[in-house]
Amino acid sequence: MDLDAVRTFIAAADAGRFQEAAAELAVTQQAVSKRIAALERSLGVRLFTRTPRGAELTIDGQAFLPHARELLRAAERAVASVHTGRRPLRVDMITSRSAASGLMRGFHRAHPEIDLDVVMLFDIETAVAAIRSGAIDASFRAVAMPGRPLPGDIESVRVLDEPLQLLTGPAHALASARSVTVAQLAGHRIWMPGLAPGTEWTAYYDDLAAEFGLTIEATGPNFGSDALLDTIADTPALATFMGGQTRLVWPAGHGLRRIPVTDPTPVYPHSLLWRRDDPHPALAVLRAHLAATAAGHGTPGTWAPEWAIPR
Amino acid sequence: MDLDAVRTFIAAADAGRFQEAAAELAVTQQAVSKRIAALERSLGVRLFTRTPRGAELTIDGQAFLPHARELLRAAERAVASVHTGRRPLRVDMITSRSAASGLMRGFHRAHPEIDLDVVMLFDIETAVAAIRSGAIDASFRAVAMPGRPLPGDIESVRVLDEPLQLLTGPAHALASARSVTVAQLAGHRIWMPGLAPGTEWTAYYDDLAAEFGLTIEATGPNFGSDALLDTIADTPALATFMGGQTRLVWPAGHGLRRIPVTDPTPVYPHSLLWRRDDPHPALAVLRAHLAATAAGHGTPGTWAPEWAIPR
DNA sequence: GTCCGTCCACAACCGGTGGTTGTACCCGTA
DNA sequence: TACGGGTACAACCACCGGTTGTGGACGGAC
Repeated sequence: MDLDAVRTFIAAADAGRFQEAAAELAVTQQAVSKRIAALERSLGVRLFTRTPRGAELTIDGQAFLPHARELLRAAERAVASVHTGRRPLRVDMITSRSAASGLMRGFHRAHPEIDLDVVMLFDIETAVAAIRSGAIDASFRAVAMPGRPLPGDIESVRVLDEPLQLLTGPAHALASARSVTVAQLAGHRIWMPGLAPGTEWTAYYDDLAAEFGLTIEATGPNFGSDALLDTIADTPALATFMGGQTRLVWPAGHGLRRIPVTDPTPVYPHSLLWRRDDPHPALAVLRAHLAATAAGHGTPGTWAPEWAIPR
Repeated sequence: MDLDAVRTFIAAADAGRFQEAAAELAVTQQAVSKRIAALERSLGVRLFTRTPRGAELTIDGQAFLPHARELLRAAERAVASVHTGRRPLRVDMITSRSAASGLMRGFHRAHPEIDLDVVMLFDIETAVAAIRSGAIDASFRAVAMPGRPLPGDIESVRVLDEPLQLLTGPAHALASARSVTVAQLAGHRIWMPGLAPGTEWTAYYDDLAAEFGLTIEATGPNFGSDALLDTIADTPALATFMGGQTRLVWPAGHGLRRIPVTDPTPVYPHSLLWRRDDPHPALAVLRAHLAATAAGHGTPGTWAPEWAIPR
């Protein structure tokens, strides 16, 4: 399937004659004939009935036409996604399973006309550099970890606190608890592979562990969340933390338990970061949307690190 | 933009290494390197950062990835649309402005998971041949015109009567009427270019004209509905018929008037036709949907040709 | 009926794209 | 420091896809 052939097909279908399509595309009639013959060969069906007065679509050709147009539109959108001017709004978040993902879904529902691209950068340092360079327009991150104050041209607002939950297998000692207090977690092994030194999310869990005397292990290679959940499900002595708004896509039968944590509830403080002079028109819309719908931070009974910006 | 390059990009992004992608695609690593370099050149951005341990996506690469996947999905759907087995349900209708279009929109809303393709064939004869050959799965047509009884393997059910309206320009004698009776139309010139002899829709208008003594002219070449509407708007002596459910997309200011016709209201009888042994699973769903939502035919005060199948 | 105009397909030719093999370079690790 | 795994660059070559030239089919004008 060659996109040039598809383009040629559309031009010929619209024109009704190969010659006219050839003129539009600035090639010879023979080239159009060859392209369409090649397309027909690759599809295995005849798209036009050739007549001495032009070429008209077969039934298959008629059915194919809207799909061909959609294909070219998709190609155009793909190109636009990396085009510097007027590209989709590009937003970074820590992981697709974070609450920021839900916020962006809500934003998309409210403004389906705004094209979005979501990327996942490594840490706050990378994100800030990307925002300053214009590579991305906004980022959902926890700020500002010690030693990494935000530069003056970066603005931020805390938009959502995501409560953490404990995730255990069915044989874990706390598996049947309706909820657990932070104090109860002391002494239990909490496993979070992939915590990388120097990142803001590791700083968060370090602070959490230090504040309440928890044992958070980052040992072992990170084979991805599937492998993590698999191990958690099978290992009675292990548990892990997970964002309370994560929608787990997990086959039933593994018996994974999600247990709210209280006294206080640790929350992950998501802030929206953006560059003050980013000209992207959709950025203001996103900020207004989040300002209108933001809720649930600074709630009593929750805990976030000292360094999390207050509002 | 080469789809092979896009496929290669996705494979490399998923694998994280060009070599592995090359193995998957059964080409050499050098070929993958060249394809991606060409894609990057054509897009004008770098998609991967090459490291001695593989290649990882840049921010642009991350943003491009979902669009690339969508592009391939679109290509797949396009191919499937002409693939004999498991292609979308293919439905014929007389014109995209007919009431059948509204029925299909409603069906699509009710069953968005069912892929649809709409084609417009010439007349009932072509449609029946296409149904029997399996080229299409169903057709909205007026049946059964004299001399063209439906073959035994074709079933049909009348699904919707579409009331006709009169369309006039602002200077037409009937332009300010809230409604007109059929009797009032006698003596006025009704222009319907494109009426082709031997088709079921021409048979319909012939019957209509004969029954009520109307003057329906089919003279002149058919330059499309835009040209028709343009002429109607500017010519006080001309009017035309139009399906009462047509949503006209017409710039304001032309002053076109749509006037209901009464005593009786001529209705165009749309029946659904299909082949009894068509195995397409979505065909049964469509029939059930239409049976559940069908309404408005056989209403008193309406007129349809004698030959229109009763229910 | 015949000629002409229009339109598409086929043949021959040719240049450039895109594959291959071979090689250089880079970097983490033993 | 050698080694292994990764990517890029160079040279070569086949074939894809363009061009020009030509033939055939059909409709309309005379």
